[in-house]
Amino acid sequence: MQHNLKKINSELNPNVSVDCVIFGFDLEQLTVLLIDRGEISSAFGPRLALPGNLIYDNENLDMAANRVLDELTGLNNIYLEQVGAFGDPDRIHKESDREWLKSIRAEPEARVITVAYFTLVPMSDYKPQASSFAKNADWVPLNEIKELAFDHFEILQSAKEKLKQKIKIQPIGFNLLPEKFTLSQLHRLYESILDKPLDKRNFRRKIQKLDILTSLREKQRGVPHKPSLLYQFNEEKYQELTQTGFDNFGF
Amino acid sequence: MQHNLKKINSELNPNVSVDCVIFGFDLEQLTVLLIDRGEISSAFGPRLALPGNLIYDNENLDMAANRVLDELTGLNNIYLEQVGAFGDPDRIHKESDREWLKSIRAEPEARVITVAYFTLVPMSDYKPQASSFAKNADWVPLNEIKELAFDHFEILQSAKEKLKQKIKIQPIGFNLLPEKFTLSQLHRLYESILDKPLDKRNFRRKIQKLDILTSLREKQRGVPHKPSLLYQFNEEKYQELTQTGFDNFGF
DNA sequence: ATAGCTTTGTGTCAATTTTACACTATCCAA
DNA sequence: TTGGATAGTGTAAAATTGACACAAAGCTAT
Repeated sequence: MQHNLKKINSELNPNVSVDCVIFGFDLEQLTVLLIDRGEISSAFGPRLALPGNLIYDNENLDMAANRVLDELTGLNNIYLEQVGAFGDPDRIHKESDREWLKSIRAEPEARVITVAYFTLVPMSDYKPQASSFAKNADWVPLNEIKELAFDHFEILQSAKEKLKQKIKIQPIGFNLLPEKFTLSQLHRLYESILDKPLDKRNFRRKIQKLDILTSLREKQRGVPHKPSLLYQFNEEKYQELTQTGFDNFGF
Repeated sequence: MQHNLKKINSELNPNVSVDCVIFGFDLEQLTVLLIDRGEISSAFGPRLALPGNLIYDNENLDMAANRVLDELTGLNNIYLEQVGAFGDPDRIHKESDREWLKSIRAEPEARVITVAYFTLVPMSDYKPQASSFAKNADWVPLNEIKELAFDHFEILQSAKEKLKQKIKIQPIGFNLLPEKFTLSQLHRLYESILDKPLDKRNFRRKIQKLDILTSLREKQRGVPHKPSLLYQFNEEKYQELTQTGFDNFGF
């Protein structure tokens, strides 16, 4: 309702939009939540696009990004970080793009600056097929994405790079995992993000030395092999650690 | 003239501006090039502001940032990096801000998103007092800045942080020094940016091991103490180094 | 029940990097 | 010539990194 008030009291700004790169992790590889713009647009260009929308004149950029995320997935209070602003005057160059813009009430000829955010959500928290929201959204493995609408592919690359950098400074990866996870899952996650193999034993040693994980006395169940111990991210220990000025979470 | 054509053929976009955090280094500390908005605004709030301007509808964001920098300092082909987009709807809240906006032909009531960039320029390359451009611009030591117009102080903090992070990945610091510099100057520069003391011997050892400096056979002149050897940044060696995937320039 | 499959979990050693630390050399100015 | 200021240099201990292989645990199929 607060939501509705906003929309009633405020106008869409025709010049500024927000796009979200919503990363997920299927325990094997990184994925991104993309919008399928449907058959019509496919005749002209890529069907897939990042979720995004114009901003309202009375909301700040972070709010707008949260709103887009919420409207699409129903999720809020999710880790969210700005990637940057993108705005080539000629970024809208395909007929399909214009059609699409009309559908979100944007002026196709207007020059639009978009501010991109990336967010990390546990894939288990959002199953598109089960959602009553946009049924045309779905998780797509990162390495299957070859093109996107507008300049979204470029934005995606930027977001990946930002994520790569950021994870060396702050252990945000946990946002992509279920609350309880195994060290192997965390290991695979870091390999996916950093896009390079990491020695298993060295990875474990290093992450454990950080002392920001709580080892649960609980084991994985239903796996056809030796079950792994489960761990949880320990927010308190992490806070203690950062208060010493520590900021090296790199691998 | 290319310049003029742009202005004639294109409109200012009333919703999007670009602000530049122009860092300098006086061989002792970091400085920032700020605009003095004059007596009028001082009655209402901070006189000092980041240089910035609205963008034209036909230029991309990077071009706009370069233009702002060029218009103010006459410098171009300068290292420039995006900090991010800033856009609280209420960022313009002072009477002085409105006056100022009118003076740059912006609509005081409009909601303006600003995209911030930071750039590193050798202070010696631009002396405000000698410039025929904006005489109301001047270098201000970073630690003397307590407040700025609009949300510029927040932008400045962000830019500092980005610079701090970036310098750990890419040795961009050289952009702040004259072509020939001493290791002590480089040392002080790193301490200023990272905002922490670095051991002299360890710093020298590490930076020399990178092998991206050319040691000149030339000494400092006119200093009242033992003159230092001068060095130059070696672009070729740096390129070789990065081509191996190396990206750890941290201290 | 057993054998085979799959993934977990673990230790060591060498090489490298980091940290802490103090004195002599050189030039200028008085 | 002396005093003041900064440049320039090495070493040893501690911590971190990187490379590397095999036994243990549970599931499945026979």
